[in-house]
Amino acid sequence: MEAVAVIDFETTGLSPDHGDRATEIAAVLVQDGRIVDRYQSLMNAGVRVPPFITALTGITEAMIRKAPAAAAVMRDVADFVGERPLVAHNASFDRKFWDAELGRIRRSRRQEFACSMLVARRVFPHAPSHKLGVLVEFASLPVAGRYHRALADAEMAASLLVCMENELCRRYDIGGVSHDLLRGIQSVQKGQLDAFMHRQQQK
DNA sequence: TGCCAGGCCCTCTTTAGGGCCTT
Repeated sequence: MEAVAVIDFETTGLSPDHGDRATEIAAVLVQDGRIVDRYQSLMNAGVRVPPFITALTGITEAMIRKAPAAAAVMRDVADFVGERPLVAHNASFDRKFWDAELGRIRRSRRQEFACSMLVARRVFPHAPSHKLGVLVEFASLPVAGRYHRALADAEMAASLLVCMENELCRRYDIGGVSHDLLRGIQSVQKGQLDAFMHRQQQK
């Protein structure tokens, strides 16, 4: 199975279009059902960290001031990820910041994102919710560290991804799950996963 | 001055509105 990069950002808010910036990034490479490499760094974008964000993440302004410049971190993590397909939990959020922070160093994304939250809605439709922490508990996955820190969240999203791939292989008797199949699953209408997977098996 | 996300999903939908999820 192809290697994918599962990423997670911590940021100062919800929208790069309103001045929010990344404060931390992590990326883990997943291949053959396990994490084979990790990258994590705080990053200094020269912005203030709102108290609410410090309470949520534990990331303080003092920590950010000592961190490497955001541009250097983005160059490093983009090189680390390369052109591997990307995965994130609620990928629309991480995609916005990935594209915005890359744009600041005049680089652009070439690969697609898949979203572990949208896939989880199809694979585990009866989970109490599809927040990362709830899914980790629902699927009895290990808690990798403090929630809302980039590496812990990226590792738990990676564990969730592997868990869902195993579940799909078991449920539908398939040998593996490609990034393209994940993107297909996340676009399937509610209640239509069985029909979609049976069509895939016949191809 | 005060306000400000947004993409996607779901449904009692599509001429719309509300909820989820990320920080």
